[in-house]
Amino acid sequence: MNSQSLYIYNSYTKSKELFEPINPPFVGMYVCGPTVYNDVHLGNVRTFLTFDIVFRLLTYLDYKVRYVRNITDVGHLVDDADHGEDKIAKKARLEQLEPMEIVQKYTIGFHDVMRLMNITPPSIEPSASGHIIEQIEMINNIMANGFAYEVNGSIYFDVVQFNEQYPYGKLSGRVLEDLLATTRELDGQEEKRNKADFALWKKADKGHIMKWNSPWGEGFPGWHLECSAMSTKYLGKVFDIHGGGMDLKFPHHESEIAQNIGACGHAPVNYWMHSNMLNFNGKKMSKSEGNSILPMEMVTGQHPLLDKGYSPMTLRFLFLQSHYSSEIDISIKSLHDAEKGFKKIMNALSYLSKITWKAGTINEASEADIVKHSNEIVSNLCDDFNTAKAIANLYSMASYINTWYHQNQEVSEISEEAFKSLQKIFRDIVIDVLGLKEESSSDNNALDAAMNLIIELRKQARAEKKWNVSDQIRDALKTAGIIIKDSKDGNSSYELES
RNA sequence: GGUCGGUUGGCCGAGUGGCUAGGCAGAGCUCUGCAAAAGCUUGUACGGCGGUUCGAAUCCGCCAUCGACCUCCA
Repeated sequence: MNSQSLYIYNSYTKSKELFEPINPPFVGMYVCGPTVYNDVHLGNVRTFLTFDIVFRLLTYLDYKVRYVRNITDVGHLVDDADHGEDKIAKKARLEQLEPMEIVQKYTIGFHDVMRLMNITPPSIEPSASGHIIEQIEMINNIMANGFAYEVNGSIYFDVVQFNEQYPYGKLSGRVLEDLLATTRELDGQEEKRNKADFALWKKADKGHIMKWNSPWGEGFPGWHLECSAMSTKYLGKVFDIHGGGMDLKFPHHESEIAQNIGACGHAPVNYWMHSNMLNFNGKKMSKSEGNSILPMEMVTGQHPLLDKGYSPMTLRFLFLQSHYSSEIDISIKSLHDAEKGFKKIMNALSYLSKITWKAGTINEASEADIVKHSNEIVSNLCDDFNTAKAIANLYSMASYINTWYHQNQEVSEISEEAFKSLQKIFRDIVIDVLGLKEESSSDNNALDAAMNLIIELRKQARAEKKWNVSDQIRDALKTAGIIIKDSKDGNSSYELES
């Protein structure tokens, strides 16, 4: 077990706390996954990336993590709380498909994007529709404890009743009186005893295409319930970490807490984590705002905001340059910066394996600096997953690596031990924890083969000092949108102009 | 209207009561047949006004401003 202490900002207590798992080395983590009625957009990706880093770092620290991330395929309604059409069902109607065809289509799309972004799959990915029985059971428990009531085949959670025994609203900083005093009138609220109550089970209207049998007749579960039921099933009544986007704090996570307490008498989660939003033109990127960018649009550059395509790892790097709790405002400039930065780190990574250590005079200052950064990079990550600071450490290390590489690809100014440890930590952090990976300049093997031949021929021409030939090749390729890069060691590489 | 969170140098973006964040851009230099690429070096800062303190960008108050949540959203 790694001795490094991990600190997590707990949004429930609003303070940074030492992470102490209930049952080390095991860690249970639940993250709210997507509602698969539409393509996931870049903002969604940021959240899943945040928790990918959490998962990866915990694993790196030798914790055995059970990571559960659900797929919401029923119960998420389109309009106001507890009223309106189910999102999946609506899409199915519009596209004239079976609801599960919608679910399948967008689940696959979601997984494709996760793979593209090198986001590790969770240990368990349960779906709401696959856990109707567990949800019904949970409703029974909540009702037995007196925190829910039935009206016309629908079950509502009685927030006022609950609030008499347990605090409601702590996570999101809500005061029940304020919620009850809201002047806003919502449709379909007439069945509820109080405005703040929320549905655990909704009776299915005639013609509703997604419904199940229950003790209260045909219906479907409320949105918040699935996460309570599935986290309990796979992680237990109390588990370590629960994550999700900021915008889920209220009402979703607040309701989740109430449901769990309502069902079994105690709070479900020790550490709540919320990742911040991705902005576009200063506004939260969201499906309902209609200002979302799809990951594929980002990669291909097919979007009015973009000047060209940016690779998945560029995006990943861009996100990691900010702390997960800060907003990110995406722009062409920030994408461009991230592209350069990512390349710089990956270059250093590849140089690192080519450098050999040689005995020599040790420069105490360099030695100490390298050791400092090696230690700091892990402690920075363990300080509430501060990837931004960790990347700053990487840049500092890269500076040394580059210098050595350009000086005969040898290093003697630091001890062999320090060098070996640098090699390991740099690689471990970049590849395993930050999840960055090399991207080839082209996915086209035929092009690669042809270019390798051309580069070889040009190399011969250069060796024979036939500058007119070598320059002609370079210029012609440039016109064709291919840039030749000559390196110091006489080798060349190519890159597609974007 | 209520609640919460930002406001850092040309731009992006970390951050702790006193000690260089980092990146991009700019400038200088190195390498290179030339160029590009790459590498090295490097300047500029903490929204405003008060307060606490020996000392505050960092703590407190007020103001300004932006945003999030309060209704579906990661």
